Amino acid sequence: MNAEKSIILKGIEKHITLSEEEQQHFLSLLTSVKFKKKHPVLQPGEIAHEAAFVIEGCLRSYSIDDNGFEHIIQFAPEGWWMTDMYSFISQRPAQLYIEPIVDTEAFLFSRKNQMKLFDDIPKFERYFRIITENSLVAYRQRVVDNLGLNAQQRYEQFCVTYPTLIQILPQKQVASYIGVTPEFLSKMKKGMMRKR
Amino acid sequence: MNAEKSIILKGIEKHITLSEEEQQHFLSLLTSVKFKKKHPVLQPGEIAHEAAFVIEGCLRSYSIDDNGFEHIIQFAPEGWWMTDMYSFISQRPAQLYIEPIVDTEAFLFSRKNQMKLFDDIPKFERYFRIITENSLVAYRQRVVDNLGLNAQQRYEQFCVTYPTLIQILPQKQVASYIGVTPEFLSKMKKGMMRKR
DNA sequence: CAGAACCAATAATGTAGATTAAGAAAAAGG
DNA sequence: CCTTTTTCTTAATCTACATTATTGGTTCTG
Repeated sequence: MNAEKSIILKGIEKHITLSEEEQQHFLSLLTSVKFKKKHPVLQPGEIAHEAAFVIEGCLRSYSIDDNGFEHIIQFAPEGWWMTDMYSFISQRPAQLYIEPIVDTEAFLFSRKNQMKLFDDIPKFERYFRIITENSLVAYRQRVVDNLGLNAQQRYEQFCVTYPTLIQILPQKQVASYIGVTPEFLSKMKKGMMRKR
Repeated sequence: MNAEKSIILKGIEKHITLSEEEQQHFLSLLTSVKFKKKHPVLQPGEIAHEAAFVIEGCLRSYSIDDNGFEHIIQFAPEGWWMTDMYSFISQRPAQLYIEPIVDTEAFLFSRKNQMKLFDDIPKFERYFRIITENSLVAYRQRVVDNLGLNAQQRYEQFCVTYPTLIQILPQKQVASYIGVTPEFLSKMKKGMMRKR
């Protein structure tokens, strides 16, 4: 079995145990894709027929507000799932953009296949329940942070939560995620330097 | 069967079909409780052994920031589940306060019983997967709104999303949910009046 | 039903973070 | 390798919303 496929199975087997056939059945439902940096994966209005599991590279989802500003909602580096969850579960038009921030390799898994898989191998219902629970907790934490922390604290929080992403991302994308302008993030970092 | 129990079963049967025995088995895992207005249901540091399903009344969850300000994370009126999801799934110390905003009647459902139920009647895994998916989408929308809308727009959004809550809640709690001070919400509303 | 606690409105003043602008540095891409 | 594009920094100015303070109205609760 090739390395890409073992990455996704390893994640699943943290939560449920699968037989060899079950593994193969699941893998047969995935399609392998490569996305070119900045070439749109999904746009508002389209339907998210699939969720993507990132093997290599990194995706981001974002919204654009009335004034044309981007707000990054989620990053998905290797080993993470990414989709417009609203569109994926309702099969109605998406609200988010999804885009690779570098050339990215992923598996696509369609909602249709997911539904079929739940009927064929009910154990998978547990796996997706668990990762959905975890994802919900992450979003909740984001709400708590957005309401209760100032920009400086949100930046520090981001650094401890995503230490690897900080290395990779252009600063303006960190700014977009924590909800400040790139100019202000730059200013904050200068201020932090002075203090040590 | 009494009315309270049928409320919760009705919600479940929107997503899965249960036999009479399965219904009874599930109901046997619930305990009925009454909470007095403003008497704490859960506090940070405690463990959320249970999730609550509201039969009558309304719960709210909130955090308190470094400066002592409350930020409301969720309301749970009749027919909604409420817990500190982080604590409930990890069985580690909670981060949120949970409190009734009026005298409230609820069913408690323990994580332990939930785990057992998933093994006994796997169909329930699906029900909880689905409501977790929906809840995740609601939190995500909140993140999108917090990042992309100004205070006025967040207030209008709240009014269309929770038309019934607006009637019931003291204004300062709406302010706490949308992330502004009560003073500023009052000012915004005056501004809105003048325009029509 | 009276005192206490809570809640809404208004207004003056303060500030975290946005906006605008411009130049320097870095990265992408052909 | 050179050109173009993107990203980062700095600084002056601006504004959405916070803070503080006061008053009057509600609604708990003993």
